[in-house]
Amino acid sequence: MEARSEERLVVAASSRNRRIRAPQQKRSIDKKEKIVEAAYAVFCSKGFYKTTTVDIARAAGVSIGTLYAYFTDKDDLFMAIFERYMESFDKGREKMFRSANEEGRSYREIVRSIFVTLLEEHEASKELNREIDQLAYVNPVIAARLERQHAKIRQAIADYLHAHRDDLRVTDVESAAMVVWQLTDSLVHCIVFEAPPSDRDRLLDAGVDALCAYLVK
Amino acid sequence: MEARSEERLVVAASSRNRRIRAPQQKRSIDKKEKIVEAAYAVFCSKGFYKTTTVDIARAAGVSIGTLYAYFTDKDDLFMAIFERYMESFDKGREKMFRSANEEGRSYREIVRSIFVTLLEEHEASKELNREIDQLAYVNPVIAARLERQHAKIRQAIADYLHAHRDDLRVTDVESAAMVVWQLTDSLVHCIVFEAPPSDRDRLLDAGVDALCAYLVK
Amino acid sequence: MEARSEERLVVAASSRNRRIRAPQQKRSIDKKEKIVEAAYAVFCSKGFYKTTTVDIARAAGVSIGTLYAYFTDKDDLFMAIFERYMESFDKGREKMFRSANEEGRSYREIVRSIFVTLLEEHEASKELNREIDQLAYVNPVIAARLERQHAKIRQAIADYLHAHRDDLRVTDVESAAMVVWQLTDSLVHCIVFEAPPSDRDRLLDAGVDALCAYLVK
Amino acid sequence: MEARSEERLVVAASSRNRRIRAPQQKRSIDKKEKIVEAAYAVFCSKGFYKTTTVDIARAAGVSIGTLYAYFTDKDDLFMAIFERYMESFDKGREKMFRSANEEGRSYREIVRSIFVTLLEEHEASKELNREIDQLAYVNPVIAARLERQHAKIRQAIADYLHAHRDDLRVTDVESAAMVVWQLTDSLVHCIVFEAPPSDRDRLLDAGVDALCAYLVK
DNA sequence: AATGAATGAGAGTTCATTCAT
DNA sequence: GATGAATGAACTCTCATTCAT
Repeated sequence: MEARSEERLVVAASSRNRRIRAPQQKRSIDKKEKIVEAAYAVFCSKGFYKTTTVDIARAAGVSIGTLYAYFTDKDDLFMAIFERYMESFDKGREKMFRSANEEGRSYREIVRSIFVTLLEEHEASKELNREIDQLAYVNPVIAARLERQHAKIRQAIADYLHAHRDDLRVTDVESAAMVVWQLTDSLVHCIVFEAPPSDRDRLLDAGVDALCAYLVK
Repeated sequence: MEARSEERLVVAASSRNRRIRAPQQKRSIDKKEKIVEAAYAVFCSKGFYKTTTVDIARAAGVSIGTLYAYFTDKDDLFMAIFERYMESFDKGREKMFRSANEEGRSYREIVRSIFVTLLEEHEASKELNREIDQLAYVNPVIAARLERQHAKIRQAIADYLHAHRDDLRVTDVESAAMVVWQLTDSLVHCIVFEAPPSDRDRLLDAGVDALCAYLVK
Repeated sequence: MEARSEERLVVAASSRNRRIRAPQQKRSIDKKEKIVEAAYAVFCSKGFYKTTTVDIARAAGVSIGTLYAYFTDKDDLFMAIFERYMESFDKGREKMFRSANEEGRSYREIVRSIFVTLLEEHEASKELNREIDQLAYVNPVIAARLERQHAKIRQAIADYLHAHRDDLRVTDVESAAMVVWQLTDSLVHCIVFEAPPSDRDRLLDAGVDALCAYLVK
Repeated sequence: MEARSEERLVVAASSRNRRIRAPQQKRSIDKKEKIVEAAYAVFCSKGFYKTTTVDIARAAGVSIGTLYAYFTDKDDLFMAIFERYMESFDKGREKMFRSANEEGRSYREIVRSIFVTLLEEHEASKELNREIDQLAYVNPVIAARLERQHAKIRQAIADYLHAHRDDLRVTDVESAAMVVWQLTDSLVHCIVFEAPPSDRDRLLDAGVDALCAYLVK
């Protein structure tokens, strides 16, 4: 007697029916972009759950109808932002490791430049991180993508450590890679979010010190 | 990049989470009853799609919250009405055939009493029929239940015709059963819905005439 | 028909300031035609409420803008189809009765040919019927037009019965006409929609038997 | 925290006319305790926003009515948990530093024991951390309390480093304290949440190595 | 004339909170 | 004190219709 979802009178077909606008022309692309940007801002400032789709539409200066023309739903919109964030992160990471492998730089310089790169990266996406962390908890797709990301980073660090193992003190490169990454990431995080700007350079120095002391012979 | 339903951030779990009130005490039963009754009335007068859940709640004198405490969704509510209708119909059918098999009644009397029973039945649920017919079209559960119902009726008629085959003219009892049922049902329908009350008895007589002429030797 | 304005259908386009195109040139006529055809197909396959205007435009291969250039609204479009259906039905009916009055055909042949004609008619517009029935319920214009249609049919049958009253058993021709029409219509309906194709001929025979037994002396 | 009123948390119960029960008798204390425990569990497993107050009441085996007798609202309930978590954390911290100051332990032993203590701490409240982090973002009270907590930890570490500055390499004790804390915390976090259990000890070793290399002369 | 992006009212549904029993 | 049925504001999403291009 109880209607389970399979038997619904109003079949879910309608949701398959809706076409999502695939923006081809410049104006459309701008609009989708505008929505993503607004969503980004609002998600960051209020968090996923406290953000309403109407909030986003309003912030983007479009109607909710338009929002739903470009995105299937709130999740889809968040995933678009997440995906974009991941991609920019991927690029940043690659750039970082490329520059780390350039000749003639001292370990100290390399470590420092990595810190600085990450700082900039973080500065740009501050709040989104927390949101993503949080949602990863509830959403396996996000969790998986995030884990892949982290694995790549750790791998790249491990590779680097392995390649330079003659100069370095560490033996268990995988664990060392984890330590390096965690220290870097968390320190950057705290510099960006918590520390007063005046402490910035001192913290940076301390981080560089710690890593060099740990790694370099 | 496009979030399909599997990957939704807001997992459908919430819908499994909601508990539907199973009314045990008298007051609750009354309330559920009140909602069903109101829903019945509104569905009948406006049709399924034009009826809003708020309409129903208002008609029942409860809040939508209460409505959704007793029914998972609009469909569920309709199905409850449908089920109840089907059951009352089942009972009516059984009564009808029981009385048809009583001794000492002429075929004419029997046919007439069947018409009258159905008329009363229909009178009570008029509009719901159309709605059900319509939704059956889109909802397989309804369609199946309806077909089962019709099959039973046809079977019962066929059995009757077979048992009295010596008195009757028909040979293909199955097809005859269909003809009998269709004629009865549609005529009843038209008496209830279309014909002016003044024509009622004449139409009834004509229907009885037709069936007797067709069936009885 | 639409939630926001029940009076819409009655108010008609004139009260709005949008101009509805009255197609004069061939290309325009074709376009309007194409839309009607597509709408017919989609309404039939999904039902009125589950059909969106965009669905129709897509099926017709035109933009919704164009659709709304030819029709004031969704209702208007449905009414166009309904009107066309009614007209084709009118023609069918006339043809039917013309052929019924041809010389030298047995009653049995006539009755049978009526069944067959109706069967073909129905086969062609299956689903639309249900839709119309349903909407008639909520839309007085449709209801009235439908009733006029039925009245004409009953009248034509009654006339025929009256003209041949010497050969026939029936006295109350009006009621008999109703019985004839209801039986024919409902049986055709059930042959088209419910019965397995294998039963078709048997059902047809049974229907013809029933009518002949009822009518012919 | 709740969409309708961001100021809610600050305004507090006093501004409402509902009386919040201050449990004095044992049975009441048990009941409040039971609710807090259940809330803790449910918040951890579903996150704040996806947890409903009814979920909590159900999990606690009390009615929502009772829940609202002890807590002004959902936020209040979360704050109770948060507060308790902070307190247990405070205690843990104190214990940790007390044991760090015991005589006759090598730095390595001390660092290791700190890691282990934190690990246990975290293990016990895994998910709550994320939730708190997240909510801190939107809720200034939480943010402030958290910051105070962190400040204390950093201060304690800094004090320790200062007291042992003759044995240690670091000069900027404040920054060093931050580095120590961040590395410890994030590594613990990752051991608890992300790393496969098999890597646990290796990661721990690496962390201890890093800190010793950084700190100890 | 034709297009289709944009609109926004309105539908279904959830859940924090209240209050009669 | 305790209960849990009842409330309704607020949320997500749809679709008939318009109008700038």
